Parts: sequence; C-alpha cells; structure tokens
Amino acid sequence: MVADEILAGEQRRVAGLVELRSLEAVPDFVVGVDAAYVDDDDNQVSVAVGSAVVVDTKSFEVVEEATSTMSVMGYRPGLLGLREAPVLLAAIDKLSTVPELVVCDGHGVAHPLRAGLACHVGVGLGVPSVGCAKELFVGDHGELGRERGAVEFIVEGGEVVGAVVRTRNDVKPVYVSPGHLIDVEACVRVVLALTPRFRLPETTRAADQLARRAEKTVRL
DNA sequence: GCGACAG
DNA sequence: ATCTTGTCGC
Repeated sequence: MVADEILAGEQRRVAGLVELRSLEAVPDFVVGVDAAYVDDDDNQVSVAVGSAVVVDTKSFEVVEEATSTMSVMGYRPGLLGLREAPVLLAAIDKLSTVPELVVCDGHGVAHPLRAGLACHVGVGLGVPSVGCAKELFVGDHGELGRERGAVEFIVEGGEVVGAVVRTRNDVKPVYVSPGHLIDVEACVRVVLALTPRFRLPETTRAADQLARRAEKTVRL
C-alpha cells in the first residue's frame, strides 16, 4: 500500500536524524513518559492518553505531572513511534520543567529501522532520550547474569544497538537502547540509577500510573 | 514459504 | 496496550 511507503519514509527520516553520543552525568531530574489507550473497534484508530512526569533522581519523588489526549493510528509492530510519540510530546510540552533527559517505555535504536519510540521522542524534542522496553524486539545477546547490574549487548546486523540489563536479582531483565543524543553505555547507567527498588525505572512506573489514572477519566 | 512481531 | 479478584508462593 502507498501509505506504508510514506510511513516507512518517515521512519527512515527520523533514523537519519538520530545522533549517538556519550552523556556523562545522570541529570537531577528525568522525565518519564507513557500512554494508555481506548482502542476503537477495528484497530485503525485509538484514543490515546499520554503522560509525562518529572522525577527527582535523588529522592525518586515525582515533582511534576502532565497529560494530553488525542486520537492516534492503531498499533502496528515497528510503528509505535509514529503512533505514540505525538501524544507524549504534547504531554511533555505541558510541563513547566525543561526536559534534560526523557525515558520512554519502548525501544530506541534497537529497532528494525533504528527508529524506535525513543528516537521519535528524542529527535522531536531535540533532547537526550533512552528507550527501556520490557520485551526484546530485534537482535540477539549472550546469556545474562542473574544479579542486578548484569549487562549484555544486543547485537543486530553486526552492530551493537542496545543492551539487556538485569535491574533486580533473579527478575526478568529490561532492554535498553539509545533514542537520541546518548549512547548504550550511558543508557545502562541511567536505567540502573532509576531502578532502586523495582524492575522498571521509577520514571516509567510513575508515568504508567498517571496514564491509566487519566485514561479512566476519558469520556467518549 | 513460514513465523515472528516494542506497546 | 486492554479485559481483571483472588490467590498461590516465597
């Protein structure tokens, strides 16, 4: 279909704008984003509620929250960024805080076209972004140690696109990859710094809770 | 051709 | 992602 070619082109455009570079220190405040949906009967359109939270990386307290709602295209593997990034960016825009680093619930360059959700958010904002997903999408990696802090690179097509990180002892790991203006090594440091108690980053947990809280308020 | 497929 | 209470197990 012609529409698919347009979407693929947009994905390639974003991938072409991604820049990988080191990021030394984890900022004092990190933004977490997520979304909850009310799917339409078919799966062509959905009402999405995007959420953005600002978390203090020292106390892990949420210091600011914002949400945004809009209709978006239905879900399709590989196109999450096109579906979700717009609502997330709208929610981030409502924050009074200027984002220094954004953590997304999905992959960054560990994507077939190197254009995961975190890439769309980072490029769209011009701010460093990290992708932290709960499931592997592309690539392979060696066996991971069972203790918190264990790390294995995710390799696809001969290149390192991310890392598998064990955030809690004997608990299913998370899959991290750069979205924009950051590198794999820094992504690992950021995710470990944001997981003092649970498997997922505090930013993701807070954003997830806010999104589903706001989603229940949506009236059709 | 077949299977797999983030959230 | 979403439908969803109690319950099994450490």
